[in-house]
Amino acid sequence: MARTQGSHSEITGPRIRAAALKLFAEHGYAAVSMRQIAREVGVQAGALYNYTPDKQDLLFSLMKQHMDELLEACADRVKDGDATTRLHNFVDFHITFHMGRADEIFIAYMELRNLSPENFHTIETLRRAYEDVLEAILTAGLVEGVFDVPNPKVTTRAIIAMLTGITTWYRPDGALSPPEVSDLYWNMTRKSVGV
Amino acid sequence: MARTQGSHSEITGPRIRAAALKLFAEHGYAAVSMRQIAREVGVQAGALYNYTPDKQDLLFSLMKQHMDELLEACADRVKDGDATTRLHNFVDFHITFHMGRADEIFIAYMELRNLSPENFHTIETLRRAYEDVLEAILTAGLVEGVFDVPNPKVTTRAIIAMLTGITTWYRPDGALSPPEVSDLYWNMTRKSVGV
DNA sequence: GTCTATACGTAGATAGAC
DNA sequence: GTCTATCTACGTATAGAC
Repeated sequence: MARTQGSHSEITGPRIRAAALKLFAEHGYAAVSMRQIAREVGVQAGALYNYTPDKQDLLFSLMKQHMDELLEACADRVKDGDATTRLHNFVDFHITFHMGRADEIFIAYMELRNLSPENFHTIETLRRAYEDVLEAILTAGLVEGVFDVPNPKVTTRAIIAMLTGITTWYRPDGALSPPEVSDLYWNMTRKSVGV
Repeated sequence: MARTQGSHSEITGPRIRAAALKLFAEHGYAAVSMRQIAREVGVQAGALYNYTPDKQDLLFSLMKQHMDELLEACADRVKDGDATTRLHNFVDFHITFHMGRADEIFIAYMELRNLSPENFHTIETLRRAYEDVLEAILTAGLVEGVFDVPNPKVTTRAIIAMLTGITTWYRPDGALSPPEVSDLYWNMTRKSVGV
């Protein structure tokens, strides 16, 4: 029988975050109650407040962590090589990183409007920093004379939207393997910038 | 003084739909209450139920109408010409149509998970029909030998995701005019399919 | 067709026992 | 650190007066 009293976790904090992540991605932040999250974890609703000041902060900290990890992992991946190599690495990075984090991506793109104004500003700044990574690569390619990109800002958004769209249909047990997906999208990206 | 009693509208129905559209797009279906919608319209919450059986049906009918209009307008626009012409027309149609309907698009893409299973199935079928229009154009271009598209299904999704992403940044008072945006995206699309 | 009033459930969050 | 109990507010939806 499960205990109904007392501390049963050094790991309740992470389990709350995992449950919130899953439920927010599945039903949306506004549609998920603190009681649902508590039930998923196996505690009472009041216990959640030992780990988060409120529901809003739970959402924000999930998004913040995701963006921080995204930016850090990305920077490592695209710092070396010529513009074409860096663009290829960016595309492959974006796809690979996002495939393993479907829930995080979904929340990051769908729940922006449920952030408080201050929290929105923080996340938006990080999102722009990520866009800037790609824009810098496109601009570098222009300088090198290897890309044909009339408007790097718009092209940046177009490429990221195209790549992120993968999350709406990709399934691990689907017909295409991750390398196949990466290859297909790299070829589209490559051609669209004139390489 | 505004009347507080009696019928003040042959047009309350459309106003309710307009208010719901705006509020759902702004805050999300789950975060918007019937009371908020009523306040926006200037009636009491109970009065809404003269026009919709429930909140779910309000969401569904907005999405259904949008998809019906999308499919009808699209069909007219891409039926004639060679594959390249039809692709160009599709891209321009998608961009132009979506620019004037930011709220509808937002809801159509964000609120799928808040539909009941039956309603979801209906909308999903319409969404696939729209994808099929583009996929048929890509396949026609392959047959004509003018497109280089290894995987028409994936390319279809990639192009639609790229085009739809415009709605996240385009503003009527921004730096780019609709024709400029259309031109930029047409060139990316064109190159990505090898034309 | 809209109002007021309300039924009934659940929301986020807190207090105090253990 | 978790529980139970609870506060207060608000949710959807309905009933019946006008």
